Amino acid sequence: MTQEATDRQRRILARLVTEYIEQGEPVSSAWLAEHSDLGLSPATVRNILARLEEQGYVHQPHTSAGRVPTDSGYRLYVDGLLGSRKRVRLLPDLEARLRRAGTVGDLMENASQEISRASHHVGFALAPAGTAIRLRHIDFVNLEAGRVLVIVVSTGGQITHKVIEPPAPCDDVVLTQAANYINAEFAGLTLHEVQTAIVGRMREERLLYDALISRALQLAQSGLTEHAPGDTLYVQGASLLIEHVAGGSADREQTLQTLRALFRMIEEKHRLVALISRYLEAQGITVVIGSENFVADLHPFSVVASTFTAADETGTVGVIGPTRMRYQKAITVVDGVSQMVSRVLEGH
Amino acid sequence: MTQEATDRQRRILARLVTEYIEQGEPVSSAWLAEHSDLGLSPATVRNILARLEEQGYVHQPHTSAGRVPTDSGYRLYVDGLLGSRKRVRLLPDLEARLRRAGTVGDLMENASQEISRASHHVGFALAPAGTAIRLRHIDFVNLEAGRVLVIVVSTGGQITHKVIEPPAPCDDVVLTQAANYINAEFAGLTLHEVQTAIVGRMREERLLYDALISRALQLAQSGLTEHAPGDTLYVQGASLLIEHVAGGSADREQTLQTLRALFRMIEEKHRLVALISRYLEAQGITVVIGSENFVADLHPFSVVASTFTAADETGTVGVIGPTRMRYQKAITVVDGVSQMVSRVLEGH
DNA sequence: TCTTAGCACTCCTGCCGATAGAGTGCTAAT
DNA sequence: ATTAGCACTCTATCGGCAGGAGTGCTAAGA
Repeated sequence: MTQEATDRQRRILARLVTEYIEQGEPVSSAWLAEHSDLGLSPATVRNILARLEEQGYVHQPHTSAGRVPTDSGYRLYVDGLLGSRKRVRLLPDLEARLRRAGTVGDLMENASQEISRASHHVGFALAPAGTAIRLRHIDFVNLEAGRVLVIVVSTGGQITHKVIEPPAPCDDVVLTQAANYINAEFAGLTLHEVQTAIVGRMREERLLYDALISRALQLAQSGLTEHAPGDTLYVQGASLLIEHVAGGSADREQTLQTLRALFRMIEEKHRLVALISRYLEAQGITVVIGSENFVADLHPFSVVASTFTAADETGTVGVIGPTRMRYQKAITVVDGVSQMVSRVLEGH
Repeated sequence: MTQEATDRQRRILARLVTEYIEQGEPVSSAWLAEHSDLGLSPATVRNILARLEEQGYVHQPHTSAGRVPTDSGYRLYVDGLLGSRKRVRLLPDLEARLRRAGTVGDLMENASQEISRASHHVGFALAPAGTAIRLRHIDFVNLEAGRVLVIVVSTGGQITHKVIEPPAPCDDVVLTQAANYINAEFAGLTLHEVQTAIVGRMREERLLYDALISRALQLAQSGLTEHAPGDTLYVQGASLLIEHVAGGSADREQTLQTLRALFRMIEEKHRLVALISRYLEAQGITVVIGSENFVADLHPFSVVASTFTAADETGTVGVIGPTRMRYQKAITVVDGVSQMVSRVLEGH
């Protein structure tokens, strides 16, 4: 930890990590000597491994076993990956699939599904806080008992709706005219901008003499607040973790407890949301490894997350997997999906 | 199977089943002799058990183990329960909690959660199918690239939407007029009725000369197909199954495979929906035990489901648990929640 | 000083056999 | 028809033992 890791140490560690990720079993000095292209003997590798162990990067389950990376070991490895990150190639068919989503919710669901499929772990997606949508079209529909249905279509083609209860009932003609007014005046702005614009207009007293405009502004005002699909978390692929975690540990009781903790967490989404929200502050890709997680239940797992922005708001997509996950792949996938989601939301 | 089970056999079996459900371990003749109030010796009980085994109701894991119920054994036991079902006591606080739900979706989510909490297994709820929805209002909104958003509002205030791709692009005026036409002509009919009416009108050749009407009919036709909001399934409590299944089987690999199959099923909800829809045909409570399930992945599990009706539509709530579940409790809970959901839906 | 061959050591894993215990099926007596 | 007694079978557990994997250390070589 304290000492600096030499280049050779890093290379050995990287090889060890990739192999352990692949096979899931402790890696021996002999294997490393053979497969690292440094031309070293097992004995030398053993010396290096002893050093790495002193520094806390690797660990051996018992005296006569090979080495396994510690969380710090993964950290060093992942930092190396992040430093030399290659440009992500965006898959056109994936983009088409995402673009087919009807609502922001669908989009998030597809994104998390996609991440899960590609990474073979748990994918998640958290929509932008809610104002990250540009208004294409608003629509008011009369329901019974004076209630009004507000439908908002975004430039990306996503739909949200909400039922409001205006102070006084409106007839259909008024609603149509109000919608036309709002559409003509505010289309193309983000919901947040629309709201501030509305507040601004409401201040202009002369406009309030026009009953229609006043009505329209009122309706839009109450219709646009809390138009947030943002606090719903979309999680996909939990079943995939079962076999993966199973392969890792030999202790059955431990395994099941771990699994249960994770599934519980996935079910009580608000806990997970609170956790994931922390990643929103970071720009770009965040990798949290094992015990770096704030929540103890997640200590056996790693999280790779990426924020994306759309209309000045940020959301998150990512993957949760065992610490022994393919970070390279995960980072690529999460980064790619994140960028695509952003583009789809922006409406190109 | 072929022979009729005597009353004494049934009582022994019932005792055996309840004990096995409670403890999860094979039940011995000695235990049954002591705890069944028939005043029999272990030897006699052994004879009875031998008979039950011939008939396929119980099974012994190995020569010197106690007996375990088979699926047929559970079946006989459960049929006994269903025959003498007692009136369910409705809990007022539960009803209040359910009534707090804002939408049908929320209600279903609460119901499944409630079932899961009370039964300690997986709770599910399937909203009424929605084919009986009546059209209040239809709306067409132009999206980019010639695609059109169709929004359908039901008389109950429920909203569904769908994106279609008409053969030729339509401008906003056409869409508005088309919507007005459909609304004027068909409001108040069920979606199904609307569709047949449309087909009827399309046959009347003179109408086809009117380009607008023809357009409107086309749009509505493609917009209304597959407009079923009822196919979302709400599932809660999957994490609870982990420890339960774990306790049952000793074979770790088997256990994990079983779990994985179930979780996968829960994630691919459409499969589960297809399965659960079959219960809709049955009135009241359905109990499906182990291998009675049509889908092999569910063979290690039992399902207790109850249909409920509201406004002539039927939905389902239920629980999925190991075959070794507390049927008595499950039946009571499912029945109770089912009735409450019905009342809440009707009461609105 | 760094590397490496050789070797002793540690620890895991799988296997064998013996033992204790649980629960049954059968038989003969009531 | 019931039941006490008994032999039998199968499981679960434990200790010991051999095989193997991989290491740490030491001493020799570059």
